[in-house]
Amino acid sequence: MTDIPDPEAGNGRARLMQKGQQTKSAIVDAALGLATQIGIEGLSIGAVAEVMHMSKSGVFAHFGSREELQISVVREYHHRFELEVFYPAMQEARGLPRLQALFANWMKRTSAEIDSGCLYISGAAEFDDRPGPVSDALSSSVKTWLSALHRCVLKAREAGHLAESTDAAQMAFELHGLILALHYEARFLKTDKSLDRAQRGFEHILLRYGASPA
Amino acid sequence: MTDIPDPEAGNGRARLMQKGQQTKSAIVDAALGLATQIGIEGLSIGAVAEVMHMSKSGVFAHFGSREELQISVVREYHHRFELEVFYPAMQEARGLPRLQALFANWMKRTSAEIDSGCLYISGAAEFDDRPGPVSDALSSSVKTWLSALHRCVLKAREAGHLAESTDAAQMAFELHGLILALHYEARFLKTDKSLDRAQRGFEHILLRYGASPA
DNA sequence: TGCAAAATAGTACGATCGTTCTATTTTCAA
DNA sequence: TTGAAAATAGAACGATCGTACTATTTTGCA
Repeated sequence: MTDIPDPEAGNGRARLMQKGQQTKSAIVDAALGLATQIGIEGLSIGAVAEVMHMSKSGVFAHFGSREELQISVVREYHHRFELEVFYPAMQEARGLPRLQALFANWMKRTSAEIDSGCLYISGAAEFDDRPGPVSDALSSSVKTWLSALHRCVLKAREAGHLAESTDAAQMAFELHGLILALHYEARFLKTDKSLDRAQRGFEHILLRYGASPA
Repeated sequence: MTDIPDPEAGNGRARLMQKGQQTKSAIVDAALGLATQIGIEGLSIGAVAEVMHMSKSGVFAHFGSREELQISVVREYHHRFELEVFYPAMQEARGLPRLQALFANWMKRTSAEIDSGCLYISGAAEFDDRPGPVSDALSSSVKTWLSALHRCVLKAREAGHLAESTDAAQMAFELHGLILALHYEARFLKTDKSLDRAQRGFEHILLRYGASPA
């Protein structure tokens, strides 16, 4: 995946991070933790400052605006998602194995987020009619991920692991639905066995699209 | 469905509504309109008052707290959902036709809400780790609806319209996922053709569970 | 080691929030 | 039509918010 430029990337990591950068990273860390609980919109500089044992203005100075802090949080989330879900799956053989790994990692992360909250899902609800830079950062991050998923389905079909008639976008849509239902029912409704439901839903979808054991 | 007690119900509708009740209804109406756009948590008494051309205290007096206003909004949403989705489907023949009507109405409402927002979805994200009376009202309303859906699947199986092996809860989970994906991709990502995707996903699920044309 | 620059703290401002209290107006039945 | 009750308004409260400005401390290279 990648996309979403990282302003800190490639600027001579040979030299250690300056103090300011270290603090900034720590702030983004803390802010991300808060944001997954109370939402990106709920993020307040005061709350972050308290967690960090810093003054409001000390935190503020690193970002220049609350909006910039929010965007940094979205970027950090994107980065972690990539690290946990995408890259590990790329180690698997192209085609069905990779698709299975992708979905398994996605499900695993979503389960872990039943306690902490998923920014891509809560953020969508918060920003779905509140346009602006934060909404843009969020939606472009999600789109990057979904199109990576879409590409993976395409490759699996090309590899002959899925039926030739497979509509990749349709299949990706149905997979997305399973994750959303898992998150909704497990996190909000506290329904147990949701993870099982998502897993079985995945198997049903594989069957429908004629998955052949790779 | 029903559940969720309506305090205003059955108290002699023969007599016309008093002025106060009329105003209260109008306030809830306006508040619901606001809540679907900016969220239940985002609801502020000041904003509602402005829409109503009333003073803050005038609005406040009807509810006694912001929380009570939020709960009234959830109840009103529940009521409308029932009216639009549930009751019309009950006119269809029990079994598969009713299930199809239920899902069709649900999809139709969700599509309409691509502009206005769905309280059950945005609310879940807002309250998924913020326990309290509002969260309780919301989740009990959602649970009422989902269990009505579940019952409908059961009946369809009993009627022989679905395979005997059908796991009703599993099927309901997958249907829920389609609606969530429809809402997410159409409303937040502005993906077109999402309605088609949901419709085709529904047909796929029917096939899997061995739907026989009723 | 010293000194400019970077990082952080402190304070204050205007806005908005939910809520309380008190006044005023409107409603509706006797 | 009158008068008590209901409905609404208005002003003020303490709290929290993002941000601007100024002062102080800390950092890290020359």
